[in-house]
Amino acid sequence: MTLKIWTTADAPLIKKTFGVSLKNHRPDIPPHQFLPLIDDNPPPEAEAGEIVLVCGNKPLDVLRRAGLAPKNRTVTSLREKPIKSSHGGYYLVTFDPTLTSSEPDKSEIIDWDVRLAVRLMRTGSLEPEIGDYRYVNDYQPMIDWIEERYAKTGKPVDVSMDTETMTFYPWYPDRDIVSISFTARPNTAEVLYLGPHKPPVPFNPSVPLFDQIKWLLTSPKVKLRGANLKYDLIWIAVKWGIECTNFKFDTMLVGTLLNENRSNSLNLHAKIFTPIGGYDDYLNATYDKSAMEKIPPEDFLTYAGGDTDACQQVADIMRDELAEDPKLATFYIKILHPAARAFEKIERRGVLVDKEKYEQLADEVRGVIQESQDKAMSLLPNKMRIKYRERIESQLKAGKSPLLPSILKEYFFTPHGLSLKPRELTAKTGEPSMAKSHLLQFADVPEAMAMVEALTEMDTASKTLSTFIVGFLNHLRPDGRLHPTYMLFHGGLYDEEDDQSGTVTGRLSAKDPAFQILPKKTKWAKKIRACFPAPPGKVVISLDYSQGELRVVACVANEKNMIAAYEQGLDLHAVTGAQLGGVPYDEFVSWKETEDAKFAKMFEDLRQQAKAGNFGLLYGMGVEGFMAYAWANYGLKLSYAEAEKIRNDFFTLYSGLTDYHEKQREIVRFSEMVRSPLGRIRHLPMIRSWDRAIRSKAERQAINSPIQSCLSDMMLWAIALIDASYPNGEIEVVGMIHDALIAYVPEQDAALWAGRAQEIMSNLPLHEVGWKPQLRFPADAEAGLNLAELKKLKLVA
DNA sequence: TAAGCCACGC
DNA sequence: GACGTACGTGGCTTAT
Repeated sequence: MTLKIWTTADAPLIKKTFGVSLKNHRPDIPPHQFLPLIDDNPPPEAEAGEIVLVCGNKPLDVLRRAGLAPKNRTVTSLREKPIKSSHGGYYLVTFDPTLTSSEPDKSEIIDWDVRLAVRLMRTGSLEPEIGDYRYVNDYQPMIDWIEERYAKTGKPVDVSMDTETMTFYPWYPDRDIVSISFTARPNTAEVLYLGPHKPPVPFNPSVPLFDQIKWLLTSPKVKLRGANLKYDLIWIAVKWGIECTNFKFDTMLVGTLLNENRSNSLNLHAKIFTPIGGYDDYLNATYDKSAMEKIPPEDFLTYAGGDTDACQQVADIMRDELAEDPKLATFYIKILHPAARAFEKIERRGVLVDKEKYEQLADEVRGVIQESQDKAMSLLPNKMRIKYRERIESQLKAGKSPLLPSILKEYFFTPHGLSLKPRELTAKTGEPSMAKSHLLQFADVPEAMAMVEALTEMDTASKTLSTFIVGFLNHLRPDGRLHPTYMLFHGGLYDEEDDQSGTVTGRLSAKDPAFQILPKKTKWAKKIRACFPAPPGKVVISLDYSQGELRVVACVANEKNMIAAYEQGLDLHAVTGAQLGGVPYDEFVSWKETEDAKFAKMFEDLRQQAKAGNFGLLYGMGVEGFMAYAWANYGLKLSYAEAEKIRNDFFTLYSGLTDYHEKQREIVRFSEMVRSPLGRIRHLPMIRSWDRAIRSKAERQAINSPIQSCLSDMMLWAIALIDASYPNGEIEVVGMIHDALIAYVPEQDAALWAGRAQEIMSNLPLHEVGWKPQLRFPADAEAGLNLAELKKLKLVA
């Protein structure tokens, strides 16, 4: 029995592509050999018991010429379909490993195909090897087995847990947990069915199921595992009131740490790591997983049991893989896992909403939309109004804006309207851009300006209404709170077909609703934020790392001037701002205090511009990119020479950054990855792309990622520590926005509690993950009765 | 239904 | 010669 991998790949690429997938087979690495492709040779024979894995079009062509594979079929369509050889074995088709340098996501597919080939070789079938899954009405036998094992080994026993639920949100009283499954022994699962169908095994009233489940979720003899267990533990806490204390390992979190680029999901992990991969394909294809209660128990068992069996096997492999990278393992244990536990509580807590105020605001916004819409319509030439009469009417009938982009495009850019010559085209379609930043470039044309003003008014109001009022209120739960889901991993949230969620950089994302993008600076920001009050007796506090990314970069790059500036308490944005203004630092800063409002405004404007420039230049933006950026974001028209001077001055002033940039480029070119000071890895396989632009992008990512993720992870760590330090909820964290947290604290001692939180943020035990930064990381605090009225808070140390 | 564009956050 | 912040979520329109 041999797996013959037939490929044009060279030795290093073979090792990279097939090394891990072959190694991860349990219990042993399958016998295999690599066959090079030699011109004009006939295809290798697949003898009985052998599989030839045909890697890509080149070997596939040989197979086609030999009449063994159909002519007009792609690799994609031939995958997963064994071709019988006349000698008794099989050919299986997969992608060329060379593809992975331009399409890294192909490597998981190749992994899966290798797994299928080994499965076919060992079992003679492509079907997954489903374990022994049973419906139970009593977990005592499992508990006894765990006790026995614990007594024998003295070590906590790995147990995987999973639930299936009615819809995705537990905040409604009529929605319940449909099943709970546990796997303690490999290839088994014990499923307790609680759904509306007839119980597959009758309930026994004398069995203390609640106590048994509680034991499994709290006993120190158990090390609990799961796949995105935050989700299940929230349901269990909300519905059953059980607080899990022994959760130690999450395959989604660890899977993301090991490879943030792949679409992490239990389905994929099972496919590339275990023999049961594909156990859930039938159910996924047949049923709607948001309505688990509707699935009949006979179809349900393989899925519910397979989940924990797969999780158990996947976790075994991931644990070993994680252990090979002690820095990553430390990062997981100290930071990411505790943070996930903290976010369990944050999501349960939710964010309080003033619904009445929200509804008043909705009316106000609707009024403004109507006004500005009428204004814009009046500016549209009669001819166009007549031409588009039907479309306009149907839009109005549907309650939508009649000023469709296609109509407006015609108005601005054709002789039917203003005949303006577009200055920006869209990336994919090459059409004139309808972005406000583009339209504003025609400010010198009065008609254009009048229309743009009306449209801007209308669009910002519409955006406010659709996204931040109606959109947010769609997620308002019966307790009067929003409960956004925070993504701490990258992958599909609910199943393989899901849209991707979470980030590849390690930043968080929030969804349902996207609480992190609540407007802060727009026209409507204050009024929206006023709808987010503190609960009675509490105030809202916001704490954010003061110039956090700049401080991180100063430390990581060991940039002496930056460090010195911070040590002297200088404002670094002002340092750069002084440069933009062409004045000495002291004079520039004095503008801020001057009574002349003009100078005060110049100070603020320049400092804002400097802030923008700081970030752009910091992360590898070139001269022209900086010009475009300054123009797009700040209306700052720089000549090439001016932009170049600012850039040069910036890097002369902070010469350590140049070295840091170069170092990151070298690291990523050599190792295809970079690591943040806290241990998190960003894999950048695209650095091997043949396309210079793509390689440059990977280089900039190598520069940016460690900084951005470091600060974000510091915030995560701080939240985890705050949660652990104040388990009684004196500081109720309710949200995180990248480098800031939002919390409710008792009104009485707001400054005291904010001070405690600030202290934790500024005194993270960074040395525990092996980082000793040269600077401290102070945090700014604000407090108020709602999110609109946050005022700077002087902290009580 | 998918893709493109746009706008919001840091 | 082209192309040069990074990362997201989500609503709307248009093309298929």
